[in-house]
Amino acid sequence: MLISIDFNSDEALYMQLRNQIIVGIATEMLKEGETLPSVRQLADNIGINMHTVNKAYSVLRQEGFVKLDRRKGAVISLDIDKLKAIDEMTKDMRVVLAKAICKNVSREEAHRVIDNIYSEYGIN
Amino acid sequence: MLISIDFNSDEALYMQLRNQIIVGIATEMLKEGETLPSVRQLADNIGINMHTVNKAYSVLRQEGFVKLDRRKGAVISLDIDKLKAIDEMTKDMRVVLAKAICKNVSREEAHRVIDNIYSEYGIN
DNA sequence: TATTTGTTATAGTATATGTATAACAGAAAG
DNA sequence: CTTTCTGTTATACATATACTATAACAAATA
Repeated sequence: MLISIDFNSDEALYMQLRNQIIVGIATEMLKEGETLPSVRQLADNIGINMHTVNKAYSVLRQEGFVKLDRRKGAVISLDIDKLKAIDEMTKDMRVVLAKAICKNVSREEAHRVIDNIYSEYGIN
Repeated sequence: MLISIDFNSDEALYMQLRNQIIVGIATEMLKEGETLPSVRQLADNIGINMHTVNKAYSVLRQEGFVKLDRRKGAVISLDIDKLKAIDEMTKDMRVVLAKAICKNVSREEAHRVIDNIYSEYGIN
């Protein structure tokens, strides 16, 4: 999978990495059981430090997206807890939607944004 | 408006403040033209430093939620640019939805979350 | 045996966050 | 005019986070 890092972004490198891997899983460019590059390999590839990649992987493990195996490396392995997922999603969305509502974005327009992103990710 | 700060949160104080004010505007507890407490007043009230409140207000101004007036203080004043708002919302939602999709949250379930939050904010 | 894996430890630099004082100019109220 | 309130700016300090740089370890693999 192609990973592109923006060194001028205000977003932390390990978060950019985490986010791109999550999007990769959502779009099925990364599938259950597949392995990610080793921390050293990916760090070298991108041109950042090993520990930064390691932190991204650790976060992904903590959030239930991968399992870390001393033999195979980081393996995509989804720990599905739908109620928890919807709960987190709701929390994440409260501020995002509040921002939008202040700017007169309607419920229907919000739905359309959802649909566009699901389509963008190749679902339905 | 009631503001509650969690000093143990990993979220920056000024961001907690910003977010609560945005939710306040969305729920119409804060209405266009109303003034927020002065930086010193609110800082004293919450028990944090003046500069932290000032930073929150500066961010809110930068994002088009308030105007700062040397006479009146911080006045709720919405700078509406809907296309920009929807664009930002889309960006904010990409990772949120990717996370959800990985956990098997369907498009319909995402719609339901949107509806719940809009209702929670007293819209429709 | 040599290499690769994640993991851990230590140490340094840079940036972000929050606090503490202080001072300024503009506006309002006495 | 003086006092008080506003946002604004400046400086300085402490702490936490982010990122890098080396180094070493045990387990697994080739």
